[in-house]
Amino acid sequence: MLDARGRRGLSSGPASGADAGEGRGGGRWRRRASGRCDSANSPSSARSASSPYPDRFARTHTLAEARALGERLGLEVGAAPRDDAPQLRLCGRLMALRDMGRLGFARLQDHSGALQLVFEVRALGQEAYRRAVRLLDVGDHLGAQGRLFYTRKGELSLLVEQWQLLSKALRPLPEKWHGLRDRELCWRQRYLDLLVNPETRERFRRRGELVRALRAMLEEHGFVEVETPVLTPQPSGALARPFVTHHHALDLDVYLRIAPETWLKRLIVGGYDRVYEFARCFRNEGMDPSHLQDFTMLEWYAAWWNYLDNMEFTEQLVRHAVERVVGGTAVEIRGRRVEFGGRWERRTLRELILQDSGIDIDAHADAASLRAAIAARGIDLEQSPEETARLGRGSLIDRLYKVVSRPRIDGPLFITAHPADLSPLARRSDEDPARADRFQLVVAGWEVVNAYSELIDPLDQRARLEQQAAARAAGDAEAMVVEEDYLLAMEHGMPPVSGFGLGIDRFAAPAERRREPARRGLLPPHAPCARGGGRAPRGHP
RNA sequence: GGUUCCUUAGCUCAAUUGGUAGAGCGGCUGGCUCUUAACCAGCGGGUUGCAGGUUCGAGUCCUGCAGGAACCA
Repeated sequence: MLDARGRRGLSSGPASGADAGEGRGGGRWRRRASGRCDSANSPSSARSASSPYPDRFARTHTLAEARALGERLGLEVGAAPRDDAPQLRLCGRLMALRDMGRLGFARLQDHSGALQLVFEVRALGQEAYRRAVRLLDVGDHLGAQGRLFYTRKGELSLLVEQWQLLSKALRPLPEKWHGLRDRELCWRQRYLDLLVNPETRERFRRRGELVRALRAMLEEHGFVEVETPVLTPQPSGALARPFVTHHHALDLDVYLRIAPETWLKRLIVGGYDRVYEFARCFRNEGMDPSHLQDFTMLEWYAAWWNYLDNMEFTEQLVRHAVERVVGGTAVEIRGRRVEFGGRWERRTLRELILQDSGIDIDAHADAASLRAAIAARGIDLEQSPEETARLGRGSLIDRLYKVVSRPRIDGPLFITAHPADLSPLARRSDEDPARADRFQLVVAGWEVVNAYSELIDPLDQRARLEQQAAARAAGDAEAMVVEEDYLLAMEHGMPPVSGFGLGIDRFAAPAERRREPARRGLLPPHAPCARGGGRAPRGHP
């Protein structure tokens, strides 16, 4: 016997009532999940009807299809179902139930939509009617057979002639007025969020559509979808702290990938022209509205392209995806209107910082000089002076940009010419070796795309990874390590190539039209047991 | 990582200065043939996140822990 707490119908009524057996509720589904039921009312076989958890239901229409059919039939409002109207078999979850004594209304919901069911004594008979409204609860899955009609109030409904319980819910759905508001429960019990909050369903539907739109266009352009390792012997491809785990068979610590980059570039060495991967990546860093520990990154690599070719393609592809998902090019993101149509603006990092702070980074060849210029203008880098003192010139520029420029950008804006030492895998600019041939796409204050002409010179690559490894040894947990296996691949010859990375969860923000959508995935990670101690989290057994 | 705030019934929330833990919804019982958050009458429902402390007395004050939120990094 289950714990009575939280289980409907198990509340300890008067002792005499509980003892009254069949007459007062014993042996019913409502009281006992495994209760029996006769099949007189069931449109299905006696075998499956005898269980509150049957194995299937043969439906004739989804609820959206039933609604469309009903609208085509030209039924008269308030009239009883016509004898020649088709018998429909519908199923879904019961989301509302209103018993009027001899007439009852229920709302059935499925993936496609919702439809009202009407239970009526005239159609079912007194006994069957009573059984239906007594046995059924909001939250139950139900199959129903009957004909469509319009109620006197004008709502398209199915007049139920036969019905079958398809799955008994032992726990009630969230409160019907306010729904499920507790953010934690929305994440821990996402199924409830999806069930009662249509905007949550819409949000993840759009995300799926975005992925499909991107994939379709990449395939059209000759990109090949591949999968690369998630468990890797070394973290690589980004500046981030990894998750560590242990490989028992090899007795080796392995890392969950922080980016698929070097693996995809190995495939370019292997002769693929264009590859892409929707790569689940993991970064062991703090969670905030724009960072998830577990997120999906789309990366692609195109041989023979440089970053400028890539920028052209990115503009086309992102515009196309936005049009597909939101049906237009203007999108409101985090309270800002962003126009994806037309030609996107392109600015160098230097221009941007000069405009927003008056500082020309090119006039400051080292960190000390730049630091002095920042201090002279009284710019608050929003971090401790010790932290500021530790930053090299590249990191200082990055920090300055993040404070003075990035929050003000509506975008879509391409930013180019980043310091090379912030991009250890990017090609140096021919005009200025201190800069990388790189671009970022900023939308509503967030970087959503990072791309560059890839560094294909194995000697330069080795030097720059060694520089990173030194920073790592000096205590920078996000710095890269020397990835010999990748250098080995590169030493065999990598063609000119440009790569692209897009955080899907972040980019889905516009598609989802929400203010803080990047925060959580469909089934987000969370601590195993909330509200510590001996008690289970709310809503958990 | 830092600061502030939050955690009370299945859900959404109350509870005066530290003095008997409540309401609505959901559940249960009864009534009702056009409801849409149905309505009417009645009844159950609690280890106040966890562990300590102060006090005659703690949902309330203090300490620690866990989880969550906002802002900052």
